[in-house]
Amino acid sequence: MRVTTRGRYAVMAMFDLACRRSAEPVPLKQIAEHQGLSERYLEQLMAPLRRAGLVQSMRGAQGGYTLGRPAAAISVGDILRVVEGPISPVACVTDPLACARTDGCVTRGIWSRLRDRMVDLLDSITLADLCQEAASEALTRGVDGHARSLS
Amino acid sequence: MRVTTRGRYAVMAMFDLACRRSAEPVPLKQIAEHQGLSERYLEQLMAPLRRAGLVQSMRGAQGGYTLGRPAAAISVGDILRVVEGPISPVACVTDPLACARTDGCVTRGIWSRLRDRMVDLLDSITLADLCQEAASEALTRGVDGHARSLS
DNA sequence: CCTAATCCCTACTGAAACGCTCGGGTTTCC
DNA sequence: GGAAACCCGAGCGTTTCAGTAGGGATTAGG
Repeated sequence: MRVTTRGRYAVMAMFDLACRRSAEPVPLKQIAEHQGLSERYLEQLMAPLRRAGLVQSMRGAQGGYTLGRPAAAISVGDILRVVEGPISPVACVTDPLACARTDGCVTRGIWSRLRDRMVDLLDSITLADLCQEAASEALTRGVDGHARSLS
Repeated sequence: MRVTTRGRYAVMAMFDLACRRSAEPVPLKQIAEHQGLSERYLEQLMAPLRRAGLVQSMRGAQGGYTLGRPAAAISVGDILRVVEGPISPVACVTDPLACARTDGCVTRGIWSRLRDRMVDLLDSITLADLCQEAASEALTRGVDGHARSLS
C-alpha cells in the first residue's frame, strides 16, 4: 500500500516548479538539486508529465520546464495518475477483468470505497494549496522559532 | 499504491470464517476451496493472524480455525496491519528515520493526511459489517434477479 | 496403537517491480 | 561552434511478490 518514489518525486518536482512563480523555464538540474533527487531519474518522470500536458518543456540552452496549467488546476491526483497509473488499491476495482469473482465479491466493496476516499483527497489537493501551505509554514516557523506539529 | 494478495486473501479468509457462525473450527482446506485460494499460501497468512490473536487454531484431526474475537471487534485494518505491516502510503509517515528531510517537507503532509483517511475507513469496517452486507446483498440479488450497483 | 486429518515451520524459487545508472542523441542560445 | 539543456532507450542490481515444496507436530477416531 505504498506510493513509489516515482509518485513522490514527481509531486516534489511539480511542487518545486509551482513555487517559483517565474515565467522563465526552470532547468531540471535546479529542481533535482533543490529537492535532493537524482537528475537522471527525475528526467524519466518528466517525460510522461510532459506528454500529459502537466508541464511544458523548452529545449536547448536556457531551456527547462514550466507548469502546463495554473498551479490551482493541477492536483496531486493528476500527477500520481500520470506517473503511477490509476489510483487504486487493487487492480479489480479499475479493471473488472483482473479478477474472476468481481461480481458478488464482498471484499471488492472495501477496496472500492477505499479507492474513492483516496481519490477524493488526492484530487482535492492542488499545487497551489501546497505552495500556500509551505509559505504559511515558513512564516510560523520563522516566528515561533521551530514550531512542529505532533501526531 | 496497491494492497498485496497477502492483505486481500487474509481479509477474504477472515470474512469466510466470520460468516460461518459455528463454534466448530473450520479447516483451512475448506476456506481455501470456498474462496478459491491456494491452501498452502493461505497457511502462511494464518500464522501471523494467529500470533496476533485474530484467529485461534485447533490442531489435529477435526481441527481448524475460529475467530479469536467477535466479528464486530475485528476490523479490516486490523487484518491488514498484521499481514502487511503498518497502513501507510510512504515509509516516512510511520518511521521518521526513513527520510532525511522529514521536517519541513511539504509533501509529507499529503501522505500523512492520506494515511489518516485510509486508516479511518479501514478501521471502521468490521467483519460483522461485511457479513451483514453479504447477507443483504444476497437477499436483493435473490429478489431482483440480478441487481448490480453501477459506479 | 495406528492412521488420517490437520495445523505448524522453514526454505526455496521464478517472475516482476523498484530505483536507479548509463550512453548516447537532438535542439537551442550565445 | 560549443555548451546547456531536454530527449530516448537500454541495462542492472536489489527487493518484493506470489506462491511451491518438504517436511514435522498434534489430535480424533477406529
